[in-house]
Amino acid sequence: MTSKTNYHHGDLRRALLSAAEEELSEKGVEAFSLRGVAKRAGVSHGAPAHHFEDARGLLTELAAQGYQRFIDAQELRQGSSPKNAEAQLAASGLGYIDFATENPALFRLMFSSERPDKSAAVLAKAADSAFDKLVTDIEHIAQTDPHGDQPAMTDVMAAWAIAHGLADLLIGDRLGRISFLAGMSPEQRDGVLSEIILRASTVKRGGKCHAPDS
Amino acid sequence: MTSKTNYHHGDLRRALLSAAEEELSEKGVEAFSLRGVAKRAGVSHGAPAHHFEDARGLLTELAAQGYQRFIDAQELRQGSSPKNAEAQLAASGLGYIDFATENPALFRLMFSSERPDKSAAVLAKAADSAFDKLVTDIEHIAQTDPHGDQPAMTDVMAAWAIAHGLADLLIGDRLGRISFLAGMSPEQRDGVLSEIILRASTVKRGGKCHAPDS
DNA sequence: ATATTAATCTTGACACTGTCTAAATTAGGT
DNA sequence: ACCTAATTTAGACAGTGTCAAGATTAATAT
Repeated sequence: MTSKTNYHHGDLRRALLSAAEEELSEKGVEAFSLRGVAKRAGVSHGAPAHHFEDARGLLTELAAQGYQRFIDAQELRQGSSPKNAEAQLAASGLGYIDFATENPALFRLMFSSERPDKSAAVLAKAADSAFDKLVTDIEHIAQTDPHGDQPAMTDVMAAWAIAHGLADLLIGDRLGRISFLAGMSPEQRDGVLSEIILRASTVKRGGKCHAPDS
Repeated sequence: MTSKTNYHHGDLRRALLSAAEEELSEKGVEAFSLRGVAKRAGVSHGAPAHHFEDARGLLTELAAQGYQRFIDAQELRQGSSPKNAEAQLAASGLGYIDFATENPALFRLMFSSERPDKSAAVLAKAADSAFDKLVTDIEHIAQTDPHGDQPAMTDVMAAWAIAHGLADLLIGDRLGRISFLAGMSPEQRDGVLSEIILRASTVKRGGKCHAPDS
């Protein structure tokens, strides 16, 4: 329903957001340009101001949307995984990594950039949802609410750190020197990653330990 | 030995590098400005071009230097830690985290930015040194050269990921909702972090496992 | 010593960026 | 049909990185 005339695009806010995502994934966070977004949307460079206070505002909104899709990616993996708590945690971690590798620039915007306004309500709320999801996953494994249970909360921290670390190193091409990864099928790769992810959770793992050497 | 006249600073290359580090830690990677660096060094905006091809070139050099100090931070921790392989690995991880929290912007430049030229020889070499150090640490634990030993190389990956994940989440203020960390002494915090770091390595850990739930 | 060359630094220009303001255009409510 | 409010354009401004041309100094050769 785009009118033939330039004025009153009708759905510019949405158009700007999707143009911004294009710009983001093509140029990366650091080369992201608001004027570039306007060009993509076929609109003048001043137009975005009426829908977003700032470039910062647009990026904040984009990051917030990202968190929803971030959760979706985790739940997608969990949907096609065994329903025991451990497999679900591993799946969540794989979804974390999926999201990062499929949307590296957006991931960087969400986790490694200071351009979005983390104190903005939309973004803070979205990020909290993602954190809450992780807490719930651990709660299912540890059978305790991590709030007020330090060992369980430590598991939250560890699980988050290992998934995040893997994801961030992968999109930074830092794992190139770990050669055996390259020649692997996706399933094999997921197997290795799952095994690593599960190392971080301490409960329900007695039988999986290696014997002490000798 | 700065001459009284403006011309021929004498040691401008070094001065630019240290001005650049100031600019970097004050403004962050994303707001880093080459003209700002020139101002800090008390020199005109065109001067840096004679010592660095680019803004990119300057940032590449800065990142490369960063890796040396990154290794130093790890070795500093290792120097004041028990000399068994496990404690040394934990210390290395704590040093990794020290470096990140003490130089967040530089850490971001090294690991999460596309501004430095990763294919430049200086930077690639420096980054390789850091990786090699990690491989050696794991070699001491696993008693095998991880090159050609997939389980040991998986340990490398896991150890790296967990330290990197913790560091990156910490400097991104992502662990604010893990409240018990806030009220801790540095030593207690290090204890928690060490414990998490060691979860990632699979060898020599038989005795440390929790019992499987009844 | 003096002249010539090379290195260093300054200055001004260019295209680009984000944001601000004023003007033009259109939509909606009366 | 009109008036108001919302939307978009267009132009200006200060800031950015980089390029080219000049000014200044250091190093070298004669």
